[in-house]
Order: sequence, then structure tokens, then C-alpha cells
Amino acid sequence: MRRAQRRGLAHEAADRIRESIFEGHVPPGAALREVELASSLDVSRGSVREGLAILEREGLVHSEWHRGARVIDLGPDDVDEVYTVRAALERLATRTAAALATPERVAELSALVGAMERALADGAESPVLLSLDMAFHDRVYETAGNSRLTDAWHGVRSQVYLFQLTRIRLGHAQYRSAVVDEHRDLVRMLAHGDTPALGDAAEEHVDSARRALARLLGGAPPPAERRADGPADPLRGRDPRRGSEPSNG
Amino acid sequence: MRRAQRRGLAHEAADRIRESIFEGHVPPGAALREVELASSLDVSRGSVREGLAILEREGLVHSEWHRGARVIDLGPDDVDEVYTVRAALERLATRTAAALATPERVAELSALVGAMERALADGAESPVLLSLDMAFHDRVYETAGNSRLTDAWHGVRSQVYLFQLTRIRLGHAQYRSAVVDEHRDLVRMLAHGDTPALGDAAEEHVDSARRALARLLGGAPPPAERRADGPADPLRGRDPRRGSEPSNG
DNA sequence: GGTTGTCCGGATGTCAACATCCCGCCGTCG
DNA sequence: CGACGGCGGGATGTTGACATCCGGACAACC
Repeated sequence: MRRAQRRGLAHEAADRIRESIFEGHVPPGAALREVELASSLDVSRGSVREGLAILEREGLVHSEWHRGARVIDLGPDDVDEVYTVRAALERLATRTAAALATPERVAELSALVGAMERALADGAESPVLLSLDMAFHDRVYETAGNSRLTDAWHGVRSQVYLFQLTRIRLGHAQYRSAVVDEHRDLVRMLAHGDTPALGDAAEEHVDSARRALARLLGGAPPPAERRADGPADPLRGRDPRRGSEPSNG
Repeated sequence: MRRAQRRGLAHEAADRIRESIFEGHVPPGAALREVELASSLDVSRGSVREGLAILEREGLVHSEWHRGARVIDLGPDDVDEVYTVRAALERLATRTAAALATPERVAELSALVGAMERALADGAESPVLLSLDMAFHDRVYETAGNSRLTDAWHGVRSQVYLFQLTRIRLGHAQYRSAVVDEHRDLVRMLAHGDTPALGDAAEEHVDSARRALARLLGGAPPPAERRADGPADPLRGRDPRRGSEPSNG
């Protein structure tokens, strides 16, 4: 059985705030004032504060000293950052999962793809598809069984979710047509144990999303490099924004 | 100029506690009691609490609901987890850095290698070498200019530091003999812009550390797979310990 | 006119007290 | 003798109040 988890108000608060952001009730760049949220959620400022720290870990929120927290404002450069990191993680996760997957796990993933097919056929809303999409990848990371890898994934997961939401909003059809096929391919390779090709396929899966977003958000045209040996495309530099390197020395 | 940073007591507390752990004053698995630390550091429990959250983000500390925080206890399985993730990150970071590096940046890295050579020749303590080692990689990530990538790195950095410390403690000579050469190679490739080989070299650099540690900690013998197209070795599964997946749906 | 100094509202950072929860111990019961 | 249940110490989770800091506006000064 899965172990039960007691969580506490901070996690609850984080969940609510995250929901609000995803549902668009709080626009990008908006200030998240602690007192406001505290009274709104009916918890103390301390708990809200801790919740905001959780969201900062997920990259959904950016906060500065004595300047409060704001919803992150994602631009074209962020697409590159997030998806480049995600591609590297996904490559590792998928390959590791392939090595450890039990038939039951593969069946679960296959069932998720089946659910996506049905949802697509039933003309379900795209956010429903997106939920299945995210669940699929969560399952893959879970199968990989590497808690550090999962943590790293959680560091970009919410941002990916946000990006895919805007992708859906701007380019509906394209997402719907690609999602199911790509995941079905992934499952097939995973079941077949085709490890060498899997890494590339997982990266390509992520990279295709990146390209679609780059096109929609109108960033500088991506270099469209051939990708036979990994993602070689250089990302445009960007200020390191968040300071505070751990200072062990 | 580098922007000035005001940090606050939480970061200060985190730094002190981190130091204590690195210097071995707090053994692995030991409980980190909030009241104790608070009186010891002469700050309030709230700040200590926030500091512990920071350390948890770095993977140095593990805490459970109403059960407090403990220093993480690293075993053979954790070596695989940490270094497998690190290899993936380092691959991306090094390749990206190669694409963006200015001559000045390469010179800085080269200077760090020079400092390592001098330290080695002067018979400096190994922890000094390790500091330069970490500084080198920090610099690489900084050059890559991807804040998400840097965040992910910070998620394993302290654990890597801890592992390298035990590596030094157990297998002194081997680390000293390998470090300088490997970093010099990295700089050479980076200066030369030899991108395709760089990714593999960076991965190999990390993987050699992983193997050394696996040997020293006496884990199950690693599968010693040929690594021509990436790290294919499956990691042994492990309980997902930390729960709390972000629950957006 | 542009720059600097000062002030004030509002928000965050920090603190110490109250509420809740674990864990080990021990007595009791089957 | 082993299992269940309650108790008490101690630690964490949560809260509301105080201290500090930021940002903009206005006024003084060169």
C-alpha cells in the first residue's frame, strides 16, 4: 500500500494557490500578498509563507527579500530553459524506467494512453488530455524510482503544466493531434525494452513541445539543429536571477 | 556588477547548519531539533524552520510531519541516484556552456584548474581541492545561464559535496590523482568547442566518481555497462520516501 | 531642472506563546 | 506472555504581535 501522508496547512495552502494560478485567477506577474492570502484561505501568515516557499521550489512563484512573492511570468527564454532541462530529465527517467518496468507498470501506462484515446474520441476538453499527459509522465518518473530525479522533475513540472496550458490555449488542434501518438510510441518502446532509442524518443517528445511553444510564443526562431546525439541547440543566455548559491567551501 | 543580495536569517541559519554537517559535527541520521538550533544560533524557531526547509531542498536534510528533521544518511543506493541525475545535468550544462562560453570564461575555468595543480603540487589538503572542484562546476553551470538547470544542480550539489568528502576520507590518493587531469580535459574540450564529445566526457567525469564511490561504499557491483550512448545502467529501485506530489489536475 | 534627502503607508521578516501530535513507557487485560 | 490502551514528556505545527524594510511622493538643494 501507499503510505498515508499527513501534510499540514502549508501544503494545503500551496495547493490552493497553485490551483488559482493554473485556473488563471491570478495572472502572471501578479503579487501574492501574504496577509491577503492568509485571510482568504483562513490560515495564518506563517502557513501561507511556507506554502509560497513550496511554490517557489516548483518555480511557480518568484520572491525576493522584503519584496514579496509574484506569480512567475514565463517568456520565450523560459521555454528554452524549462524544456531543455526537462528533455535531459525525461531522457534519464524513461531509460531508467524501461530497465525497471514490470509488466503491470507498462499496462498502467498503456491504460493511460487508452484513456487519452477515449478522451480524444469523445471530444473532451484539452485540459483533460493534459491531465492524463502529466499523469503519464509522473508515472514514468515513479517507475524510475529515483527520488532525486523525481525532485528535479517537480522543480519544472508546474512550469511545464503552465506552458502546456498556454499551448492549448493558443494552438489547440496541434496538441490534440500529437499527444496520443507520441505517448503510444513511448509505451511501445518501453514495453519492448528498446532502451537506446528510448532516450532519443523521450527527448524528441519534449523537444517537439518546446518547438511548438517557441513558435506560438514567437521567440527567436530555434536553430532547428539535427538531433542525433542529443540536444545541441544552444540556449540564449539569461540573467541568473535567483542568487544564493549554497556557500560551502 | 553582481547584484547585492540581502538574505535574511533563514539563509544564515541554513549556512551554519550546512557547515556543521559538512564538518562532521552532526553525524548522518542525527536529529536537528528546532529549539536546540534556535537557541544555539540565537534566532527564532521560525527562522530555523525556514533554514531547514532550504536544506531539505538541497537534499541534505529529510523531515517528516511532526517528526522533525534529520541529517540525511547516504548509502550505496543514494550514490547511484545522485550521480545518475548529476551526470544528466552535467551533460546538459557542459554542452550548453560550450556553446555560450566567452574566452574570459574559459580563462577563468583554466585558472581554476591551474589553482588545482598548484594546490596538488603544494600538497594541500584534499578538501581544498574539493572546493576548487565544486567551484569549477558551479562556474560551468553559471556559464550555461539556465536558471532551472542551476536550480536542479543545487538540488544535488550538497549531496555530491558530502559524497566527495567521504570519498576523500576513504580513498584519498585516487581522488587526488584523477581530479586535475579530468578537469583539464574538460577545459580543453570546452575551449576547443568540441561539443559532441563534451557531453560524453562530462558524463564520464561524473560516472567515474560514481564508480569510485560505489567501490568504496561496497554497494552491489555496478553493471559496468559500456557507455557509448549515455548512462544505461539501471539503478536499483528504492522507496519514493518523500511523498507530496504537486496535485494539480 | 535634475538630484538628493526625508517621510509615510504597507508589506515582509522575526519572534515568542498556544495547540497539536509522536513516541516510549507502563499498567491492564485476554 | 503478548497485545491493547492510556498517560506524560517533548517536539513540531500554528498563530498573532512586534521590528524591519521597500517604494513612491513630496520637498529642499545644488
